[in-house]
This record gives sequence, structure tokens and C-alpha cells, in this order.
Amino acid sequence: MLTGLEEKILQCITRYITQNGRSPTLDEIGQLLEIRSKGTIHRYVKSLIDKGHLQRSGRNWRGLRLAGEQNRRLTILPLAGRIAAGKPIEAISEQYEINFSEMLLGPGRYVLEVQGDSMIDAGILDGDLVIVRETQSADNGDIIVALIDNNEATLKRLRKKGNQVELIPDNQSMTPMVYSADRINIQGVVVGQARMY
Amino acid sequence: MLTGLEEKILQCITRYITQNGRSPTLDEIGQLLEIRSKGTIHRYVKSLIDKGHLQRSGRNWRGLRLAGEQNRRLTILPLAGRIAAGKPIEAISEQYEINFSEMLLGPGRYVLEVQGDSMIDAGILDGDLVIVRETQSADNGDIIVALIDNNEATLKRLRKKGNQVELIPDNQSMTPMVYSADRINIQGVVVGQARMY
DNA sequence: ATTGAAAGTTCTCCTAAAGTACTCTATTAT
DNA sequence: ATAATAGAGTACTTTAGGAGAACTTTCAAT
Repeated sequence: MLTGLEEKILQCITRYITQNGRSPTLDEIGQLLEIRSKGTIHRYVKSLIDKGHLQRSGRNWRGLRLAGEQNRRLTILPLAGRIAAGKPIEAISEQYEINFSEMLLGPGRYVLEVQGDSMIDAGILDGDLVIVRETQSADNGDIIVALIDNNEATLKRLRKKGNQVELIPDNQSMTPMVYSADRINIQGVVVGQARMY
Repeated sequence: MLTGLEEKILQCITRYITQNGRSPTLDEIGQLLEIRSKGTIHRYVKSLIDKGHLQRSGRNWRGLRLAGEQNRRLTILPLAGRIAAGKPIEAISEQYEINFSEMLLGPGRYVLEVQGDSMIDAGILDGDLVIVRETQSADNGDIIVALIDNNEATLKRLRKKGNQVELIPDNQSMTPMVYSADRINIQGVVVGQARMY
């Protein structure tokens, strides 16, 4: 069981690591928590290590690590709230976090850079990255990487119709194409999309 | 676990190699990092080699190579190629990788969930996540989180016009709004966007 | 093949910053 | 009253990072 201060310090360290990618020094913890004495901080950090919530890697400075499962938090960002036009940011209660590792770290994931506007109405623009999960099967409505006649690859939304397969571009100016099922090879389904500015 | 300088040197070498196709000399690293003593550089390059992040190929000059990137793999995915409607996937030469950590792990990053369609033409849809870097300043054309009259928060594209600030929705059905600069508070700029299916 | 400049290696010395180990004190709940 | 919690502070040890001298190795120009 953690005492109040231990709890505060652990939260502080977790937050610092997710934001800065490395652990804080004792003094930095002290500054954030407005505690002047690093001896005090050290005492509680030590007890957190003893209790198994933290690890010290070697004797380096900034060598604190979260123990156990919390290592994966590297790809977690704080979800600060929702933003809508014309309203204040709606703060999300408590510390809700958004974890990108599900999207990124599963097996068989790879990234494709999208060329062209065929999925523009789905918010997938020219130059965007899509994260694809390798699979041979997909459901209606999934956005898939399809290989046509073992020749052309394309990114489209899937609709199966009996023995036929419809590949639907999310772009009003383009028309769906229908193929017999044996001409289409599903290579993967899109599980995520990202863009960097 | 890398120390601050080790991290800096590793980044410096990585950048140099990607830009110039060969590794830098110790002195060049020193110049880039403003460290006069190549003995110091050598010490840390050596420890990076010992830790498995770098390799030395033979004893040539400029013989450094990047090695085991396990640490960074968390946010790195293979970039398999480009995909365009109607064409085979254009394989990307060599093993190019896409690193999400720049976008995700910088200081002061947080995530907002977008509500509404005001940025739909920029490919930011209702429900998308935007990764925001906290800052008070932004450039024209940046997508920013703006606080209006310390009251309403909104996600818009920025255009400064002298003493006035224009907040432009990327949505044809909505009109830009103009404010005097002192009513607008920039809270951050959007550095990334992501969507999970 | 020789040679000299450039690059890499090894070493010592130094300082500032960070971590550790204490003691002393105050507050609070049982 | 006592134990647990929390804070301040002092003294000490260890580590990170930097400078630079002296040395060896590599490589290209002669």
C-alpha cells in the first residue's frame, strides 16, 4: 500500500517519463512537488523501489524505470480532452490516456504511404501513412489493401456480394469497381492512419 | 539506458549518416555538438558501441554503423512502400522505416480528440486524434489550438494579418473568423494526426 | 616505399550535478 | 504515548561531462 506522498511521487515520475522520455532527477521531482529536500524525495523513491513499483537501472542519473507492465507506457500520451469548434476544451475526467502501441505494435503491422485521393472522403489524403495489419480476410466496410489479378495493388473499402467483390473508393468523383472474388487478393486491412505535420 | 550525451551523440550520428551516407568523424561530431575534446566524444562513442547501439566496421575512418535499435523499435514500423490506386505497391528501396517517436515523444505533447467537422478538408475528421505540441507561437498556415477570449477553444488554421488574427476552418461550408490579436491565445500547434479503426 | 596530415585511441585531471545516508523536527492518526 | 508520515537540511559518494596531452593507425600524395 502506498502512502500519499509515494503515490504522488510515482504519478509524477510516470508523467515525467511519458512526457520527456526519461526519468526525472530527484531535484526535478522536488521542484514539481514543491519539496525542497531531495533527501526526502530519495527516501520515498527508495521505498517505491523496495515495493517494486520502480526500478533503478544501474546507478545512472535519470536511471529510474517503471517496473513491470508500465514499461509499455512509452507510446502513451495523455489525452487532455475533447476540442470542438466554439467550445472550451472539455477536460476529460481523471488522467485518461491514449495508447498508440495497440495500433503500432501488433504482429504483422507495416506502413504504407498513400498516393492519390481515392480515399479522401475517409480522411485519408495523398501522402498519409496507413498502418496495415497483414491478413487474408476482411469484413464488409473494412478499408483493405487489395491485389487485383496479382498485379495492381489498391487501397479501397471492401464490400462482398456473394461471389463478387466490390472495391469502393471513398471519393465521390470515382466509381466502385466490381470483380469476381477469385481476382481479388486481400493483403491486409487498415488499422490506423497517421499524418505528421 | 543512455545518458543525455550518449543520446545526443547517437542522434547526431544517425542524422549525419542519413544525410551524408557515411558516418561522421569524431571531430565532426564535436563540431556539431560544440564539444572541443575528441577524447570526450570517443569515450561516449565507445560506450555506445559497448552498449550495442553502434558498430565499428573494421578500423576504417568513418567506419561507424548503426546497430541494434531495439530500444527505438517501439515506435518504428517498416515502411513497406507506396500504394496508389491501380498500381502495384511501389516497393521502397532498402529498408526504410517510419519512426513515430518524433511525433509522439517530444516534450509537451498531448492528444486531443476532435469533435466536429471544421477541419474536414484537411483530413481531420470528427473523432480523430490530434497530437499537439504546447507552444505560444505558431506560423501562418499551422493548425493550432486557439483559445478565444480565454473562453472558447477551437482547432483552426492560423493566418496572422498585422494586428489581426484569422482563424480559418478547412471546411468549405464554414467561414473564417477574424479577431484582434489580443483576443486569441495560442495553446499549441498540431504536429500529428491519427485515427484508429 | 615514404611521409605527413587526419583520424582514432588511451590516458589523466577536473568540475558540476546527481544520488545516498544520515539526523532533527513537525504533524497526525491510533 | 507511540508509530507512521512528511519535510528540512547537512555531509558524503558517485557519475556525467568536458579539456587536453600523448600516442597509434589510416590513407592519400608524392
